[in-house]
Amino acid sequence: MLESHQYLRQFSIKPSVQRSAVMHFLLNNRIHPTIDEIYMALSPTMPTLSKTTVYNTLDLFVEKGAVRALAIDEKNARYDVDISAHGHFMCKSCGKVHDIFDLKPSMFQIPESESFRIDSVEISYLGACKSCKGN
Amino acid sequence: MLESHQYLRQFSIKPSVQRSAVMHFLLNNRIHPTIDEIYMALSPTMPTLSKTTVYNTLDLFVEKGAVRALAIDEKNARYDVDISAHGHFMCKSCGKVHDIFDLKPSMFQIPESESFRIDSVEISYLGACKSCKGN
DNA sequence: CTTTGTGCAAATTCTTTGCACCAAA
DNA sequence: TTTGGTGCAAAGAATTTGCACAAAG
Repeated sequence: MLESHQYLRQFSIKPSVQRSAVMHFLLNNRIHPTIDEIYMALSPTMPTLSKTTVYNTLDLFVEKGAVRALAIDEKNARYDVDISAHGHFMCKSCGKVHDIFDLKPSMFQIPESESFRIDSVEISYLGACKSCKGN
Repeated sequence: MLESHQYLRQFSIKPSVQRSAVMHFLLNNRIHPTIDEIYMALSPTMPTLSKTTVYNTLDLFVEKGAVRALAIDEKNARYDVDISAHGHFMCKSCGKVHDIFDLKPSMFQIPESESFRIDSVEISYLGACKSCKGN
């Protein structure tokens, strides 16, 4: 929990009990959780935690660059503490999201464009995971 | 409008007045529209059209492979009739989505994976477009 | 007729907002 | 104290569902 506290400071995020708890969860559960998954995981030990705070906290983390918001899941926003260049795979059957690390670095290069200023890239794969391969 | 009718048949989609109108709009407005944009564009000339039908129609088009659903915009689902391999750019300021055609074909290759069966790739870029470059 | 498609209204789900209270400096 | 953070309840927006009616074959 202390590490989370320190970790937040690296991104100039003022730690609070709630923020540290959310960051602690993200650092120790690399499952690209939704707001609801974070809330559900923390509320047993933090009964007064509100979902609004989880929303506020994640918005702040994204704004400060500590966390990346993923668009891969059309249903809910998902968050990733790993801000290094990598892709994601989502199983259309179970909805779980996994990291795809073995991609060529060139895939994360920003293409030249006269019309746009491109800030970030997201590489997403959809399909079925081993346990759901039927679908 | 007749072309849309024929176009649908290529994907074994039974044409109806509504389906042809939606496909006609998609073929002639390559703006990656949302459900609401499609509905708003068509309802003046088709006053009885319902948004439910637009949802049903797009679900069918996606299922039949005539249209691709984009996840780039976290707010709304967006649809693209161009099912060829290409990427997308969304301006975080105005929300418009543009095609990015000049990407290496290798970027659309499916990576090897023992854990997943990957069916599709989506390459998305975020940033600001020329007219919004302030942000 | 029989099946498939459409459209309305209500319900659900996810996210945002307004505001009062709490906590830290 | 003053500022920023939290949490509740309500509002808002996007999507889905249930069901009755219309259209097509």
